[in-house]
Amino acid sequence: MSESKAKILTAASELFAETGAGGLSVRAISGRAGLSTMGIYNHFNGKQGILDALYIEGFQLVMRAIDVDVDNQTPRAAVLEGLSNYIALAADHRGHYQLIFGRGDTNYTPSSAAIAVGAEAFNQLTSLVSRAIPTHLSGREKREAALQLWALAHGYISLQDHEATELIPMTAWRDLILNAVTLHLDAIIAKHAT
Amino acid sequence: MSESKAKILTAASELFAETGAGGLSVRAISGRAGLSTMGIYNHFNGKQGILDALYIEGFQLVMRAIDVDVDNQTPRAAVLEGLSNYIALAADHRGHYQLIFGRGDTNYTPSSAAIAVGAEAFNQLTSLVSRAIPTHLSGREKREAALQLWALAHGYISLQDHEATELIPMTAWRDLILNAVTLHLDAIIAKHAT
DNA sequence: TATCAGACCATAACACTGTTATCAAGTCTT
DNA sequence: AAGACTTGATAACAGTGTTATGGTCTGATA
Repeated sequence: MSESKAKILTAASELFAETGAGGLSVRAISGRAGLSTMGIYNHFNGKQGILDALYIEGFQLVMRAIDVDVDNQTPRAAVLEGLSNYIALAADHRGHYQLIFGRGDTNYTPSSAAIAVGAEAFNQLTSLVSRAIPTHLSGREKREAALQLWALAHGYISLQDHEATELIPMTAWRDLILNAVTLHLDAIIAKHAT
Repeated sequence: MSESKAKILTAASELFAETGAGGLSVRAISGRAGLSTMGIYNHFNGKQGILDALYIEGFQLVMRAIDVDVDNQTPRAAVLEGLSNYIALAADHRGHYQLIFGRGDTNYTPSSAAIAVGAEAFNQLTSLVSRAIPTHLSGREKREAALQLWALAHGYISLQDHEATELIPMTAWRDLILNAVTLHLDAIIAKHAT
């Protein structure tokens, strides 16, 4: 990676963290990187390439968050720790989280390479959840269980920063989410334990 | 409401349904309505006003979807019917659904009047869910239960049209969501029944 | 060594976007 | 009748992503 390319990437990351995806313009990025606008097109595929890089970065953060220790604790505890990390990630990297879930830039659709990283993250989540549910279940059922927990956590995070719920007194969102996830995970386990 | 204002609104709604929020430009709307660009600013508050109108329309659709018959069926069945309608709404009005959840236009934040409609919809959902859980619970607990079900349904819908999960073989999303919601609702009921 | 291909960079322009300034009619009230 | 307000259009401004074009500089090849 050339020096200019690295400069562009750090400039884009900084701007992204400061202003969110809304403040990301090719002129702002190239200006901060000390290049002309064309630098974005020489080193990346225009704005598409910049957003793809940040999108991939976002899902890599997800994978890192749910990469928990599965040997020194129960599978159930491991799943809860992973989801707890996931919630923390969404709060600490709001820009990335919004980007990988379609908020961010309206006219952006991730490239197939970027999508593949997203699918990889989901597969990793599935394998984590698989450890906590009975082993005799099929792959489809394990994927469905993983999807349920993911949907619950993501739904909460999505509602959390929605304008309509900010009016409503809700303290300690983090605990709320973890309680709901725990309740649901135990329901899944109980359902298949019979 | 003047004739021109109505023309603008229908033009905006049609364009919105056809192209989504991305294709909504003030020139495209005014052109279809047979007016100049300034018509949007004379009759609405610019693009902000257009999006506010559609945002409010979206939450009114939500309220209509969860306004189910609560007298001729069990509370549990009523809640499930409401959520089933909610899922159908998200599929039938993708544009509206994306708009009220922050996808749509990046540089749009709903006005306080629009947000109030969203909060009203959430309150309505809360009162519906309240019927299905024990009556001795506090208002806070009822809101939390409603939030859990809403988060689960919305999370599923959000994941459903995510690029990464479209690669994954998942048939009959609607049934998947309803199964998960039913599982969770029963878990909530069981938790407080002791 | 000379030449040619390709990478890198900048200036300028194009086609969009939302918004504002300005002005011309029409309408309604005082 | 006159002034205020609404409704209309034309034009411009600042911003966006993208493309065309040309210049330099490096490195490989004949």
